Amino acid sequence: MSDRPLRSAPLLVTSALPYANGPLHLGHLAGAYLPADLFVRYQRLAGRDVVWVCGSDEHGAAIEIRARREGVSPQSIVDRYHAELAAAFEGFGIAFDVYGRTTSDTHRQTSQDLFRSIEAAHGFVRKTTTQLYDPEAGLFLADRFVQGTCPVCGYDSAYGDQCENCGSTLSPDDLVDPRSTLSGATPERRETTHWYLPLGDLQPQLEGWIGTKTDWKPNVLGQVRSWFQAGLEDRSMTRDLDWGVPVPSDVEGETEGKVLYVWFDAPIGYLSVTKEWAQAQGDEDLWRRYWQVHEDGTEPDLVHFIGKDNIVFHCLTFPAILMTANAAQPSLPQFVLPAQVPANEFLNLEGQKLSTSRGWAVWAHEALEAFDADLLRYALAVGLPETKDADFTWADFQNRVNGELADVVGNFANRALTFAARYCDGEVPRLDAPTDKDAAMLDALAAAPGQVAAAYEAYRLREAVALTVDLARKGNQYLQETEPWKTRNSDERAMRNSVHVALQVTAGLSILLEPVVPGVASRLREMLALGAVRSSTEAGTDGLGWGDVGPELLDAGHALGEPGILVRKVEDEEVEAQLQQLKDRAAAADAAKAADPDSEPEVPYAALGDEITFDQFTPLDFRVGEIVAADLHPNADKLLRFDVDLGFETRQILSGVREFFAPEDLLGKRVVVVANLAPRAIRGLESNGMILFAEDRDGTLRPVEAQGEPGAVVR
RNA sequence: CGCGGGGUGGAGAAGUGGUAUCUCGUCGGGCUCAUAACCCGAAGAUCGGGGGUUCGAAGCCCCCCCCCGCUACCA
Repeated sequence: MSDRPLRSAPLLVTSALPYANGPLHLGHLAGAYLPADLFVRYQRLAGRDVVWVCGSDEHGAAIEIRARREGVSPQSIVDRYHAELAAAFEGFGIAFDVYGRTTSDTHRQTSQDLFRSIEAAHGFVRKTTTQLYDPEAGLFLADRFVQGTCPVCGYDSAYGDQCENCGSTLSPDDLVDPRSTLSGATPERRETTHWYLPLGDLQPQLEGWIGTKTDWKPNVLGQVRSWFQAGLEDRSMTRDLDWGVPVPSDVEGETEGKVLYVWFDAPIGYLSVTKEWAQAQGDEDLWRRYWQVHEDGTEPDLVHFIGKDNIVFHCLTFPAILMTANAAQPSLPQFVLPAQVPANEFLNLEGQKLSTSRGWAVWAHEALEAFDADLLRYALAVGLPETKDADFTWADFQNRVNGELADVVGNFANRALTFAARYCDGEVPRLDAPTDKDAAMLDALAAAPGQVAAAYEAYRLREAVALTVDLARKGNQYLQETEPWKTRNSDERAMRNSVHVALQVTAGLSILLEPVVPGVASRLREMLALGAVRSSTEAGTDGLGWGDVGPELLDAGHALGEPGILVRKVEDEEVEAQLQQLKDRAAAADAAKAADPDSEPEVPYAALGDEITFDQFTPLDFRVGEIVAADLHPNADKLLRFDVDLGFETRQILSGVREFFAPEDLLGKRVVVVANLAPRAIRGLESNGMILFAEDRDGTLRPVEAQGEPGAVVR
C-alpha cells in the first residue's frame, strides 16, 4: 500500500492540555486538537498502534486567583470548565483515547512520585530567593499579578512582567506604585525556598539530543536554538500556592504551602492520563508500552501537538524532567523523549488576533449549534496554521465548504451514485476491457493512499487534506472525459466501465476522507453500502483500512445504498449571522470594558443539554422541602448533611456544596428537592434525594428556593 | 533591544540557483449524469523594499520595512 514502510513502534500522541479557566474556541482547535485528530485517525486507519491522550490542566496561579476574585473555590471553576471542554471536544469529533484532568488522584501520585525520585537522586537544587508577597491576600505573587505605572510610558496598568501599552519588558521592581491585582496592597519582598531544575547543567545533554532532530519544523528548531544561544538557566519547579499538587511532605526541606509548578505537573499529565487509560484497559502497566524503552530496545514514538507558545516547555523543560527522572533511576525502564513536536502557529479571526476578553472568538460549542462539525473541521483543516499564522473568516469557511467539500467531493460522489442508481440497477457494474483513461484513473486511485499517507507521516496535514480532495477533482475530470451519459446510448460497456471506476474512486474517498470529515465519510459509506471499514476512533485492525484503498474495494454486482446529498451548502445568511454575532459580542465587550475597566470578560452560558421527550420528564418528582437541620458530613470535606421536611416525612439529604455554604446559611430555607431519586450512600451516610441549586456563569451557587408547603409538588 | 518563524498574482498556499505552480475568485467557452454543479481555456505576480554574488536568484550574502511569537517567577 503506502509507498513507505509504516513504523511499527507504538505511538503516543499528546495534545496540549487546555487550561480549565475558559471555554474552547476555534483557535484552540486549529492549534493542537484538530491537527492531532487528523493525524491520529489516519494512524488508526493505517493500523498503527497508537494512543492519544489529553486532559484539562486545572492547576496554577491563574485559576487560584480567579477563584479568589470570584469568591468561589478553584475546584468549582475547573469542574465547570473540565465538563465544558470535554463536551466541546466530543461535539467536534476530537477522538482522544482518554481525556483526563490534572486534579485526579492518579495525577497527584504520578507527579509526586516523579518529583520524589528526582529529589532522592539529587536531581533538584534548592535555592532561596526573595519573592513578592501580598500581605493582605496572604500569598506570593507572580510578576504577572502585580500592576503599577510603567516607568517607560507612564501607563498606569502595566503588569509586573510587561507593559501592555508600550510593550516594554519589565520587572515588578521597575513599576512605580506597584500594587497587587488581588487586594490592591503594596507587595512586600519575602524570602522563600524552592526546588530548581538545573537546566544550565543539562544544556549540553539537551543540545546533543536536539541535534539529532533534523526533521523537526523550522519554527520549533529555531526557537529551541534561540534558547540554547541565550543559555539555559535553572528553573524553579515549585511555587508558593494553595492550588496545585502539593510538594510531597516526605522530601527534605520546607514543603508547607508549596505546590508543584504547573509546567512541572502539566506535561506529567500526559503520563498520568495514559496511566488512567491503561487502568481502563484492564492492564495497569500498559502505559509503559507507550512511554518507556521496551526490553527488546524498541522505542515508542512520543509526539506532542502544541501551539507555538509552548515550544520551550515541550522541547526543553519536559525532556529535561524525563532525562533527570531517567538518570535518577538508571536501572528501571527509561522514558523516551519526544520524537516530534509539531508546533503550530496561531489562528486569527477575521483578520484580528483572537481575544477572549475583547469578545473576539468563535466558541466551539456555539459554532456547533450552527454547523455540522465536519464543515468546521474541513474549513479549519485546509487552513491550519502550519507554517505561519492563518486567518479564519466566515467567508472563507463558506467558500471552502461550498466550493470544495460540497461541489467537488459531494457532487462527485453524487454523480457516481445517482448514475449507478439510474442506469446500472443500483449495482456496481463489471469492469470490462478498460481504456487508457479508465486505467489512468484507477492508477491515480491506487497511488492516492500512499501519497496522502506520506503527507500525514510528514505532518503536512493541509497537504494531506488537499490531496484527498484532489482525488475527487480527478474523478470529476474523469467523468467529464468519458461522458457515460453519452456512451450510455452508444457503448454500454464503456458506460459501465466509467461508472465502475467512478464508484471505486468514491469508495476510496469514503476511507481517505475519514480523518478529515468522519461524518461525511460514514454517510458516504452508507450510500455505497460499504461496511466493514475500521474505526478511526478506536484501536484495532479489523476491517478495511487505509491500505485497502485501491481499485478493488467494491466487487462487481455489489448492491449500492440510496444516493443522497452528501454535504449541504452553507447559505449566505448563515455566515452573515455568525459575523454579526461576533461583531455584537465584540461591541458588547467594548462597552462593558468602557463602563468598568476592571470588569471580567463575558462568560458564556453553559451549553444546553440534549433534548428530552415529555415522557422522559414526567418520572421526575420535585417537591418543596424545608431544611430543618444542617451540619457537616463527618467523613467528607466537600459534603453538607441536611434533614429536609417534606411534609409527609423528614429525610436526610447530602449535598456537595460545603465550599460554598456554611450549614447555617441554608437552615430554614424552603428548597426544591428531587424526591424520588434512588437513595445512595456517600462516605458512610445515606442521601435520600437531591437539593437543587442554581449556578451562575461566574460559578456562584444559590439554592433554588420555593414557596408553598413542605411536600408541595413542583411541576 | 535581542532571538525565532513568516512576508510569492484579488484571497489562500507550493516552490531553496536554471523558463513561477496549485486551489478559490474574475472573464470566455463546453457539457448536461450531478448539489445553478462539473470540465476546458484566458487574464492576472518585476516573488515585502534596496544593494550585492552569479552566465542565471523568489531561492545565496548584506541592509531596511511589515506581521506573529519567544524573552522562563501567566498558561
